[in-house]
Amino acid sequence: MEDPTVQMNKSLKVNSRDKALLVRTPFMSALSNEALLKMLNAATISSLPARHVVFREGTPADHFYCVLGGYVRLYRLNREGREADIRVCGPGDTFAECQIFGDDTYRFNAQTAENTTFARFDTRTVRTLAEQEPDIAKAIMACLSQHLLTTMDCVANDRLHTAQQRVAEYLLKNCPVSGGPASLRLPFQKNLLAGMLGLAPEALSRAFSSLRRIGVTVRGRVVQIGDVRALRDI
Amino acid sequence: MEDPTVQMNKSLKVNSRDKALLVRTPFMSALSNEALLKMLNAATISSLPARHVVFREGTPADHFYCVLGGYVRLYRLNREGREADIRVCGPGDTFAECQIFGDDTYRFNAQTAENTTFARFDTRTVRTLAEQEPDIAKAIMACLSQHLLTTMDCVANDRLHTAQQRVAEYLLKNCPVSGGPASLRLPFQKNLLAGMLGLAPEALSRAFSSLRRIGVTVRGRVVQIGDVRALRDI
DNA sequence: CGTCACATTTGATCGAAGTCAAAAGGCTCC
DNA sequence: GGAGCCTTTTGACTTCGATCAAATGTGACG
Repeated sequence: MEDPTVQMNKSLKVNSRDKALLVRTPFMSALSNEALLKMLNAATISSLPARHVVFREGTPADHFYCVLGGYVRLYRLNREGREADIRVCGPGDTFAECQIFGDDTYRFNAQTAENTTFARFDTRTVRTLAEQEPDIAKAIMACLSQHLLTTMDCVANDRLHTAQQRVAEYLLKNCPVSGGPASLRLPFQKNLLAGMLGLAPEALSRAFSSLRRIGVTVRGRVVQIGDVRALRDI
Repeated sequence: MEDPTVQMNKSLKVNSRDKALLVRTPFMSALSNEALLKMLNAATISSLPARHVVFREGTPADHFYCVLGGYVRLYRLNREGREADIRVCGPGDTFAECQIFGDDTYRFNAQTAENTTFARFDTRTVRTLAEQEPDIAKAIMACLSQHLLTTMDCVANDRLHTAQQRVAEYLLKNCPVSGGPASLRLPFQKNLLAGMLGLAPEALSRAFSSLRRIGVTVRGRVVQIGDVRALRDI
């Protein structure tokens, strides 16, 4: 007997809720009807519980993914087994699209950070579709461009900014307002945020506590900001 | 009167030597004849002396580039004006291709590291060509994928490895042999290498001198490696 | 409402790399 | 081949963030 909480729903047809999420992602939303249908046909919806491996570095890269709900960590290991996150993908993000026209093995590990639903596309099929449908090629290029830009941002951030500044920047990017007091709820554990920012969890904690000085208080996942403008001056 | 050593050769037609270089780049070499001609038509060759700005962050992104000779630094500034390199592009590398289907302003600065020749493509024109010619779209996707992968590598490296390990890795990647003694000549100043690896020049120098311990000696641009295998164990 | 497991914070210490200043080395151009 | 300029190295010091260990907090679940 299969345990349904652990088994991937491999054969599940795209249901209406997942489909609605999928067609609204940045990757799919610009497609023409025809292209959209072809892509939906190539998609499979799966769910995995927290901390499950999606794929491993070095294995054949036959699929790429689009997150519908939850979070996936992309990371690499060093020789001693320490992990470093390269990217964290949330709802609407695609990952491993760089394998469509790139390398034929995955270059990093992917693991769910929590219970996660995603669409899976066969690389080979989409490569063919991209050659037939300029719309699909365009969507892939836009997607790749976007990721390249955010990854370059990440390099620049790591090299230019301190832990405190990176946290402030994260808060600003996810802040509903642009001035005065604000409040936001982190969509995941601090553990994951630390990884995204390239920090040890302790360093994230210390960065938050050093931001108290300028009116940032943290209780659980809720962050209160006294004055958003003050954050910008860090 | 114009000073020919400083002036961009804006109107210069693609000459045969530059053309030969250009059609051999990874970006162009997979194109069909027809697609190649269209791209060559959209290209302009320019040269700039060392330390000249190619474009600045925040300005309209109307061109992307392909380096034919020399090196271009892509970098960003922090508030205090400190620079951090995001990528260094050498012969055959394209840069700012993420602007073809991405943002409409440059997200970083580009400056020549030495006297540099490159091809310049109008973004708008190439966007149109990519929609007509599946080959061109394919080349752009391959190029974007490749860059995304190397940029992700860069993030992982910065987060996982020490200065010493990054230098060792650079030497290994550029080493002609895979075991025993080897010798290589750096294609640019150590200054630039330091930036590529996300290090201050002093840190690069110290990393090299700590590698002496395992048989790496440096004289000017020439690096002698006692045993390549020993480098791999760092 | 209490308990337990796990996440987070705090403290102490260490090591890696940045910064500033000065010495040494390499390269270019006479 | 030498002068001078610029690059690189070395030294001293500082800072930031990693690590380890222990305390505290939080949330889920009974």
